[in-house]
Amino acid sequence: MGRPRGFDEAEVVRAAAVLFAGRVYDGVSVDDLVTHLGVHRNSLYKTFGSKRGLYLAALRWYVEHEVGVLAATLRRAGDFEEAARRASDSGTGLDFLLLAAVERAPVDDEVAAEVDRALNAIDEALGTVTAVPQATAALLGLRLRAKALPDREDVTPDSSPRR
Amino acid sequence: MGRPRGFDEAEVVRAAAVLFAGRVYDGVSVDDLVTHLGVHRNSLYKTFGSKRGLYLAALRWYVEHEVGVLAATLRRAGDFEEAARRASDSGTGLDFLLLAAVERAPVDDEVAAEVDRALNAIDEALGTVTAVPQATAALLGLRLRAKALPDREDVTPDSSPRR
DNA sequence: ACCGTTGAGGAACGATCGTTCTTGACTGAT
DNA sequence: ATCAGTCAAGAACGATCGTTCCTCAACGGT
Repeated sequence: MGRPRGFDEAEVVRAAAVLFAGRVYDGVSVDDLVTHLGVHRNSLYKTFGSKRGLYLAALRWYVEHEVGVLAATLRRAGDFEEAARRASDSGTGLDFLLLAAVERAPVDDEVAAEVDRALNAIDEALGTVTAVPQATAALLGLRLRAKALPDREDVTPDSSPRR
Repeated sequence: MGRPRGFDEAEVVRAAAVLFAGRVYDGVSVDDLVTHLGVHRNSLYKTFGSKRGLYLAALRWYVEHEVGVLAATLRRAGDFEEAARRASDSGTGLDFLLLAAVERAPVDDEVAAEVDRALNAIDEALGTVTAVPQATAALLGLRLRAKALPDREDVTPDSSPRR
């Protein structure tokens, strides 16, 4: 019964994760989501309840899939150096986690729980590889630094802030 | 000439740094600033030009003062362990830097420049203390983790998000 | 004593936010 | 063929955003 959906829910969640990995929660508007995700405003609220609901769904998908893949990759590294290199090469592999940890986890317990899961997964993966204590922290710090201060040869032509 | 100011500019900048260290840039409204800083809306725009102007002033004050103090503290530590402990004890000592690096530096070159200054200062301070490579990254990662996942015995009664 | 200048006070602006409502198109089952 | 139920399309809502404007009070210089 009813009209069939014109969008793939899993694909919407995945695309949302990409958006939320690139900008702060408040920096991604519902208009942005509607435009880039190929899902209608109404369907978004029907399916996920709210912007936060979609954010949580995206975060959970990310922790379950992307972080799992990253952890497997790290496990295959020989030492911390190589693990760090692999983590950098994974591109946006840690970005969603970074943003969620810094800006949402402190004010949203459910986000904090997902962040906890992700960090534990990385801890466990790195534990099999290196004896360096706080290896996960170092990995996060490295990615943070790379994001904040990329080699600024270009001037990032697009995607200016909204206000 | 003219009516004398009813606020202390340095004090306003310092208080703004505290606010911006606690919440995301978009999470601190101009209303919040006006209410908590004891400066009038008009004076804020007259003195700092914009919300971003005040943010930059606060960040510069923070990098120059708080980070400098933190660096001196770190230099007095015996090894990385102790440096990490001192950094944690410094409370909000790294929080503003964390937020600025993750959420503003990627989209604001002037913020990125200040973040660079701060990171270099910490690098230099830690270099005199430990041979651990990426010590600064590890320090940031540790603080990030502590912020995201504090020992959640209490439920943080106040300061809920605005929307 | 007056005037030029500056800050305080607070209303008001247009834009954008997240969310909801209204309308109509499409579907499977009766 | 009809009807209940779901989704698409997009206008519209009140709230809040950063910023500006207008008016008056408080000062220094003449």
